[in-house]
Amino acid sequence: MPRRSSGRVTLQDIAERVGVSKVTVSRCLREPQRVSETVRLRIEEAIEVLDYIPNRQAGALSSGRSLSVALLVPSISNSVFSEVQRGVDEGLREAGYQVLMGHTGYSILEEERLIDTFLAYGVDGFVLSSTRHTDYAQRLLNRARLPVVETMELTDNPLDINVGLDQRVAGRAIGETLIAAGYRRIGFCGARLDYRVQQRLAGWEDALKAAGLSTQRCQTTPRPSSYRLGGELLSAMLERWPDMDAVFCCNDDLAAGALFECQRRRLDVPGQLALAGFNGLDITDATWPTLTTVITPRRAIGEQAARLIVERLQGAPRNPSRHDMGFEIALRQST
Amino acid sequence: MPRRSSGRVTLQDIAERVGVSKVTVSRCLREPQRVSETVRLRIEEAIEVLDYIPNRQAGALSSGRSLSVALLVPSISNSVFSEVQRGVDEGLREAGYQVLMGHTGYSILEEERLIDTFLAYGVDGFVLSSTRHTDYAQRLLNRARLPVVETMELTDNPLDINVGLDQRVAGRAIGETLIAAGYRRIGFCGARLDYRVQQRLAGWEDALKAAGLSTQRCQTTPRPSSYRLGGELLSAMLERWPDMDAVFCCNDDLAAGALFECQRRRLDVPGQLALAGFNGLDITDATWPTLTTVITPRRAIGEQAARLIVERLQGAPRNPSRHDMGFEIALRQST
DNA sequence: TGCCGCAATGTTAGCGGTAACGTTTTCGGA
DNA sequence: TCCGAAAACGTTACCGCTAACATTGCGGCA
Repeated sequence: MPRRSSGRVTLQDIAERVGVSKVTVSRCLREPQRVSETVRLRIEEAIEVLDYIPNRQAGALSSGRSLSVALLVPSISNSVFSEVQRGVDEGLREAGYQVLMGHTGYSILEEERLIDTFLAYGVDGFVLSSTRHTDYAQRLLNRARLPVVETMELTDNPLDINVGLDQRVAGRAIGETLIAAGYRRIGFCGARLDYRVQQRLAGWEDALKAAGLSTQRCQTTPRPSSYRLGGELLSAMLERWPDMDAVFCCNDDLAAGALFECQRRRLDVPGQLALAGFNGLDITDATWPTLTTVITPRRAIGEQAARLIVERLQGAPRNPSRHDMGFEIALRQST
Repeated sequence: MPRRSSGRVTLQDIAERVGVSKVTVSRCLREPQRVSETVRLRIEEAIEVLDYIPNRQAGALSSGRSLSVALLVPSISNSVFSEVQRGVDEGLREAGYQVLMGHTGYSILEEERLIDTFLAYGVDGFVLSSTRHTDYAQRLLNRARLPVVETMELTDNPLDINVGLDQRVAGRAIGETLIAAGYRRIGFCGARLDYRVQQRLAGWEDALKAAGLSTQRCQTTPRPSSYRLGGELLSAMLERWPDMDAVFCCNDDLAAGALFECQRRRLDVPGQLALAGFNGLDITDATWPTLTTVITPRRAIGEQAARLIVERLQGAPRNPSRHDMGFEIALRQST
C-alpha cells in the first residue's frame, strides 16, 4: 500500500498486469530487443490499455540523464532566433532530446538566472545565443561539465563549442557593397547596442575607413529595435546629415522601418537614399523596393549546434572548437 | 559511500557542512521562517560557498509538484504568440512557476505529442493556444486532472478554462467597419485556414450578407501565411475581381504583403484599394500608409491565463469557465 | 516541582525510475 | 547425456528530495 500515491500509472502497474518485474518493463522501453517477443507484446498492450506515460523526472533522477537541452535566446519575438530554434529543435529531436527554451531579454543577468534554473531541471546541455556571460554563469557552466554551444557570433575563447559568423566581417562586407555601388556618404543606424551590433558597426567603420570615407554619420540608441524606431532614427539622421546617400541599418527591422519612413517622406529608394539591413528576414524580400541585406545562416547555425551537442552527448570528448558558418550578401532593389 | 554519485552538490553536502540534517536544509529553502536564525544564516552561507543548485527533478518526484507549466503555441516565429507568451511567463514566474514552451506547427497531432512529452516531464498545468485537440490529447488532459487553459478563441465546451476572444465577431466587426467606410466590393484573403481564420472568414461573410453585399471575392490557400504570400494572393484577387475596392486579410502579415504588392503596382492605398489586417502587430502601425486592423488583447490573454492557472494551482476548485477578452478596431490610413 | 505546549530539529519511508549485478532458462554441441 | 554460454528476467540499492510523524529542549504556569 503506497503511502502517497499520485494516482498515476507507473511501471509497477504495468509489471503487475503483465506478471513480470518492473525492470523488465523498463528494459522493454529502453532496449526492446533484450526482452522476449511474447513479453514485449504483452507489455506493449498493457501500456496501451493503461495509457502509461513514463515519468521522466524519475528516469532522469535515476539515470543522471534528462534527455533535454536548454536553448536560450534573447527574444522570442525576434524572428531571427526562430530559425536558429528550428534548426536546433530538429536536430535534437531526431536524437531523442527535448529542447527547453528560455529567453533572456538581451540581459546576461537573466541568462544567468535561466542557466541556474535549467541546471536545476537537469538539462544535459546548453545552446546559448551569445558569447558574453556573467562570471557566475561561466562558473556554473564550467562546473556542470555539460556540452555548451555559444552561437551567432564568433569568439576566440569559447566556453566549449562556438558556432556562428563573424559579425564584423559581415558588417564590413555590407559597407564595401555600398561603396562598390557608388555610395560615398554612408550612414549607420543601430538600436540596442549589444555585442553583435557593435561588431557590425566596427565592420562598417572598417570598410569606410579603408575607402577613405567619413564614419561620422552614425546614429545609435540603446532602445530596443522595432519598425517604428527605424523610422525615427532615419528621420533624425536625415536632419543631421541631409547629404547622406545610403544607410546601413544594423538589422532588418530598422531597415524596413527606415524604408517606410522614406515612403512617408516620398523619398525615392534607392534613387535618393539607399538602404541595407542585416539578417535576411522574410520581409526584406517582400517590401517594395526589396531590401539589400546580409543573409545570416541561422538555420544552419542551429542545425550545426544540434549536431555538435548530440555528438558530445553521445560520448565525443570535450574539444573546444569554433565553426564559422559564413554569410551571404543579398543585393536587392534598395541599393 | 555512494554507489554512483553525480558529483553534484546535494542537500546532504550542505547539511554535513553545517552540521544539521538534510531535512532542515530543505526546510530552510522552502519555509525559512521555520528554521532558527542562526542555522539559517549558516545554511545560506554554505549554499553560497558550495554553489548549491537544488535538483528540481528530485524535488518534483518527491513532492508531486514540478512548479512548471507547459505553454504550447502553434509557431514561435509568429509574433502573435510572443505577446501571449510574455503575459503567461510574467504571471507564472511571479508565482514561482517556470514556463516550458513547445510549438505545435499548427498540427493537433504534434500538439498531442507535446502534451504527452510535457506530461512525462510532470508539468503542473497547460496553456494551449487553441480549442481543437485530438481525442487522445483530450483524454490525457482529462485524466491528468491538471489545470488547462485554452486560449485565443472561445468555445462552448472548454476542457477546463477558456480565455480568448470571439474571432467571428471580430471578423464581422472589421467587415462592418469597411462597409461603414463606404466600401462595397470587399474581398477576403486567408492563408492556412485553421479554425480561427475560418471564424474570421465567417464573420466577414456575416457582415457582408447583413449589408446585402456579395461574398464571392474570397481567396484562400492552405499554405502558411507570409508577407510574400500576401502579395501573391492579392495579385490573384486583382486579376479575378478587378473591381474590388477593399480587402480584409485574415492576418497582418498578409495585409502587409498585400500593401507591398500595391506599392509595387503603384496602386494607391486606400484611394484605389483599402486594406485591413488582423491582430495589431507592430508593423501595422509602421508602414506607409498605416494599416487598419483588429487589435487582439494577446498580452492580456496571457496574463489572464496565468492568473487563472495560478489560482487553480493554489487550490481553487475546478470550475469550467469562459473569459471573453474582447478586441479593438484600429482605424488607420489604409481604409 | 511537574506538566504542557510549542519551536526547532531529526527519523523514516517513500516518489518512480535505472545501474549493476545475480539468478534462472534455453539450447547447441561435444 | 551433460556442460556452458548466452538470453531472459529478477533483486537490490540507490538517484536527491520531501511528507509525515517523532523527538528534543526550553519556558511558562498552576
